[in-house]
Amino acid sequence: MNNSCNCISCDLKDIFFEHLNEGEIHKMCSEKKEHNYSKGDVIIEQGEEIKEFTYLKSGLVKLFRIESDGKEQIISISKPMDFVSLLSVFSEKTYNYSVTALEDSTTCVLELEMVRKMTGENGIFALNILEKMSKASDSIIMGMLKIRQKHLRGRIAFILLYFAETVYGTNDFDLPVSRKEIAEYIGMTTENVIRILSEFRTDKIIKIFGKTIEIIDIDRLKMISEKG
Amino acid sequence: MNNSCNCISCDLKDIFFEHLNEGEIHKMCSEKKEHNYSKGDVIIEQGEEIKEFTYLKSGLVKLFRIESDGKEQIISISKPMDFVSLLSVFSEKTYNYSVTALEDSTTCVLELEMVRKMTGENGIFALNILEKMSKASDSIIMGMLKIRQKHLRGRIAFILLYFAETVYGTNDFDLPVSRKEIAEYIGMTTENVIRILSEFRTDKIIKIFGKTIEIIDIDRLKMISEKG
DNA sequence: CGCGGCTTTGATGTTCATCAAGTAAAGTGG
DNA sequence: CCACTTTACTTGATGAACATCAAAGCCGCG
Repeated sequence: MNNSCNCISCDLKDIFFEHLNEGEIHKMCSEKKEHNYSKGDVIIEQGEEIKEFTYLKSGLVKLFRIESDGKEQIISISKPMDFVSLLSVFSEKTYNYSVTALEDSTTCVLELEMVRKMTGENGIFALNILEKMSKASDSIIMGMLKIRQKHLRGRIAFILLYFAETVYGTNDFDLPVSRKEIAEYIGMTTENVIRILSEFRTDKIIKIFGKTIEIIDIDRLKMISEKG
Repeated sequence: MNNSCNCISCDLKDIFFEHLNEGEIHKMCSEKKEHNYSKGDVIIEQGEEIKEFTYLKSGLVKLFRIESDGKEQIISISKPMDFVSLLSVFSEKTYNYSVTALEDSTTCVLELEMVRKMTGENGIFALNILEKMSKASDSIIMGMLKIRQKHLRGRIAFILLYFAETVYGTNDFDLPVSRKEIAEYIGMTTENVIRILSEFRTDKIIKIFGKTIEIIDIDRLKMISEKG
């Protein structure tokens, strides 16, 4: 937790809170709270009351639901800029999903009441929040549609490319999730995630060293993601 | 098209535009346009520039995408209160989905510029829009998650219950969609939609007369929707 | 009345989940 | 730090769920 006024230099300020005047920035700064989480920590728990507005400053998180049968379904794997606790925040009293840290993460938290107040008082701020929210839910929905129409090989290719291109920006990275979590994200079984990763390895599309993945033939992976 | 100022008595006024003052209502009223669509008409076309803010006053519509392979995927089947052209409206320049009328429908349209302006000027209005948007995308996402985890029988049961309980409020209704559209909505093939409907008929769960469906054993249907 | 789209059913094969069984890795308590 | 337990990972075999292909009847519409 850290309350010093470092918002001026925060990377996210321009994106989430542009067009605030000095006074507003100062107010936000004095009231905001930063939280640090370690890999695996729970950031938001399904069922919890929504009292705060949370956005991700650094790290990587997963959004997921525990369904009535006890199974997890991952809604989204989000990095800074993608995730703000937007889903439900303005429409529900309690969270209907959980958020945990996949990597060490830092969130910045504001009282929801204060955000509502600022939304009411500052029109440009309001439009900004609308835009972020629109973007966040759009990308979740489009992502789910894309995944749904693919076969298993295509889904695995898709998620590998997601990590390589969108999350890490390199073809050589450590998976931040277990095979089981991949399965929960793209709607298949753990065994088949493993099987298809192995297939990709024997086909010399990727190399696997435990959690470490190296993409060798990215063009083929892209083709599988498109066609499959 | 109809420009007389009947907004005062519009059912949707309280929901979408509560807390407007006289002047604002009058302004909205003089600038809004109503459009009537017949079953099958295109309301919004994928790729089209987003210049307006559209909400559904009466009727039933489907939101869908045409994917690169030419196949349709239905994102949502929405009734008044559920649908406002919210997805993307505040974040994209063009629509990345289409909307067509499943039943005769009436929309009410405002210039997007005007809505943005009002959002900036009237804080409560802004919060209201945020709430609607949050609700709309939430229910789409949760719906997709629910459908994804079900087997085909469960999906068919789910959508039949959706029409019976949420859309029409009766166990005896006309399907507003073809078997093919059901398939596109819940991610399966047309043949299997038909097959499972037939199964439900032989199991005496529903009666089928072409597009007309009568649910006989709603408890069993609910059980299938839950378990399947 | 004939054409194209929607619907229906059956036969077939593929894709995928489930079950089983074993290895590796990682956390836990003495 | 080591034995122990648990959790994650891996592979194979089997059957169920589902898509695809094929063929025919039906209905609305020009």
